[in-house]
Amino acid sequence: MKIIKSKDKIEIKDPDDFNVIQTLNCGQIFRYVIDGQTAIVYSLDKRAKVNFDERTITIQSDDIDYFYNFFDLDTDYTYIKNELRKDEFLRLAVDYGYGIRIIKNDVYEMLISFIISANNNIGRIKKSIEYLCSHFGKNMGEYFAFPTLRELKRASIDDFRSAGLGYRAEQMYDTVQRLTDEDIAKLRLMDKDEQQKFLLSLKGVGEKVANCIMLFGLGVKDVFPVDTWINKVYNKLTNTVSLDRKKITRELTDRYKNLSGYAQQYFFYYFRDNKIK
DNA sequence: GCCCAGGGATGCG
DNA sequence: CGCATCCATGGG
Repeated sequence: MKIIKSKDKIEIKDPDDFNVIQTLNCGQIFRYVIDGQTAIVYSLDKRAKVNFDERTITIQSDDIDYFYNFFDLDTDYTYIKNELRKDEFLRLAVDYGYGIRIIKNDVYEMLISFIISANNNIGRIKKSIEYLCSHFGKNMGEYFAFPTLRELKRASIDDFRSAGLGYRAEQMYDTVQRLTDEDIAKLRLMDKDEQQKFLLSLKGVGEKVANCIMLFGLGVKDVFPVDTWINKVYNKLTNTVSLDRKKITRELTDRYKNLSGYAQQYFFYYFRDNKIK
């Protein structure tokens, strides 16, 4: 896989460690559209157009540097996959999702998005986020930006209900009203334990959502978010019917250590995409 | 009608 | 700490 970066585009030749559809469909990002061999990807107020076929991926954007980092193009996924393939149980999932890359998205956008994700499905999560963008985000002409914190503070509990948040509306309102830009800035400078402690202090953020925010928004890789699919993974792995997510989180993080975040994504995509129970 | 979805808050022991 | 129960909403 060869990466050629210029001022207005990134070209990736023979992308054996990058599959656009897998990377977008593995549940880490909710704002994108795939149409044939083209994907449009959104983050904050930015947009990228991604053309792809078997031999080449071309990324175009007004902010190439942002999306070079966004798609984590400096990380060697060949090494990561080879390490994880040593785990016999994980090998199938790694080979299935061979082209997954873990996105480096904006932590504030991840915070809002994953509060919505709790006990929800991806289709509804996408619709709710779209609603917030189109009603509270800046009109960029061809699309709407993700609303800034200042913009989102104008939303009422009823606005969040109209966005389809259901019982999460009050939690979202409380967190948005309480949160400051300074909190977000400080969050980036904290160590892992401090980040988790702060995130857990916010309404609508529990252990799983906090781990997703850290993994996709803060680049923390030694976390293992446990949702309903990972619960199934664990029960298949251990031949049990456990529902203890704290225990599952502990054991899987201990098993995969600093590669936990990657392992979790391969598992999630493999089980969910194949509807494995 | 029931079951499920990238779970969290609350109360109770 | 662990555990049970409740929670909006829409698609299958």
